Amino acid sequence: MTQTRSSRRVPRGEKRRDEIAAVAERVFLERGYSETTMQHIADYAGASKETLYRHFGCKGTLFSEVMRRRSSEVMSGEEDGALCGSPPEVLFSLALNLLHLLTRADSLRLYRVVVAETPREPELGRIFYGQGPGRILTRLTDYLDETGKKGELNVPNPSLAARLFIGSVTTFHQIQGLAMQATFPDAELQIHAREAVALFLARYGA
Amino acid sequence: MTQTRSSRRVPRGEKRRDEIAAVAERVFLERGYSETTMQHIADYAGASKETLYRHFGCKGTLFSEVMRRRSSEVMSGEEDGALCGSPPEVLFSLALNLLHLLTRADSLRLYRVVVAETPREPELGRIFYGQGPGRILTRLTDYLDETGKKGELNVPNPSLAARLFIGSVTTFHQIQGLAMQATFPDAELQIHAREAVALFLARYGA
DNA sequence: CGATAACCGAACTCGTGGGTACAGTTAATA
DNA sequence: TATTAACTGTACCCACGAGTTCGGTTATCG
Repeated sequence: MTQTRSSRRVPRGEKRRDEIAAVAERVFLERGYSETTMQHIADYAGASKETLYRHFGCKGTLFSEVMRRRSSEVMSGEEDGALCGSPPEVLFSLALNLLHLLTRADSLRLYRVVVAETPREPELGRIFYGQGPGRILTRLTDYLDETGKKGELNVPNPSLAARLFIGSVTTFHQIQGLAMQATFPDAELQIHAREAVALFLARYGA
Repeated sequence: MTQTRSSRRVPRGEKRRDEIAAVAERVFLERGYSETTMQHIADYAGASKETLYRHFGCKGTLFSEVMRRRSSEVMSGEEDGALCGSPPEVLFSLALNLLHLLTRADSLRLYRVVVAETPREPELGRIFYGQGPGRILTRLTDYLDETGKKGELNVPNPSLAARLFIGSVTTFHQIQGLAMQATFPDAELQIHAREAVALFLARYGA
């Protein structure tokens, strides 16, 4: 009857490390870097501070590792297959996926933390950009380039066109999510996506 | 010879208050809320902590007041006259002004702080949005609406069109500024602005 | 000139959080 | 089942920052 804690087998080694990292990710995303204490993470994970420090050395390292990994998975799941299909279909589906992705609460939280902590941790910003916006930009640029060469679109400057499209899709919902904690009904996202595609095709359609 | 300090007449009352607020604004923008200490502000202002607390009560109040005022002046100077002129001119000039505004270091700093501190201070986000992006959106929407009625443009949904335009102009430069500390030559901003206008007019031109 | 209220500097309290130490417990492995 | 390394919990150290206090200085106003 010495079962003080919640009768749970506590794993060792890498498994424990991963559990703690997962908890730390959640807490950092919810409260930001400086509002998160190591004790808080330890409590949530049912761990002791000593274990945190044995695995990660210090708070900054834990934060970096965890946010870095998360930044590398911004797009996980969504939008992984290569862009293919007719331009209207591809663009609409990309637009809708983007809107869904970046109005999700945890995406906004990640963006918030990255923006806030990049001055203290410049590499974090670069990783996030490369894995998130940068990757999408590259893929869309490639798609526009190829499609242009096939004559299905008329896009003199694919990279510029891609930036304009992605911007037109995402900006306002993101700003409103960040600054006003706004949420959006799916119908509105669909209308927005549809019109963004129409705008794009009005100039770059073949 | 008791002239320890830098032989400067230190004003009293409101003037001193304003000096301190100005210093606090700079420091908060540079270091964020939690990385800024009251002592640091006091040192920069050549003031004592007691004076800070007499004028502002506590750190949170000082931060709120100073960031709130700053948020209300996001657009000061730029873009204050009513939008008027032919659509291509108005749109191009708006686009260029926006790009200049939000690639400026202090604009990025303000945005960064607002995004970071909005969870702790929701009103800050609302004020910023209302005085910054929201105001621009409203003004452009009104302009598009009027111009549409005059038959110079064909804009069924002015608010949506305005969001698409502003987004296409701003997004990527802002993200790159925030996450990569990138800077941009003026020529690039001009090209971007020009193409954003062309894109818009391809769909909404009369 | 005074008088006085605002100011400064410095020393203080107090809570908190990063990080460490240690004694007891438990999962893993042979 | 015996051994051991990894774990937990607690108590601890130390630095630092918010906010206060106070004696001395100085701008301001009559």
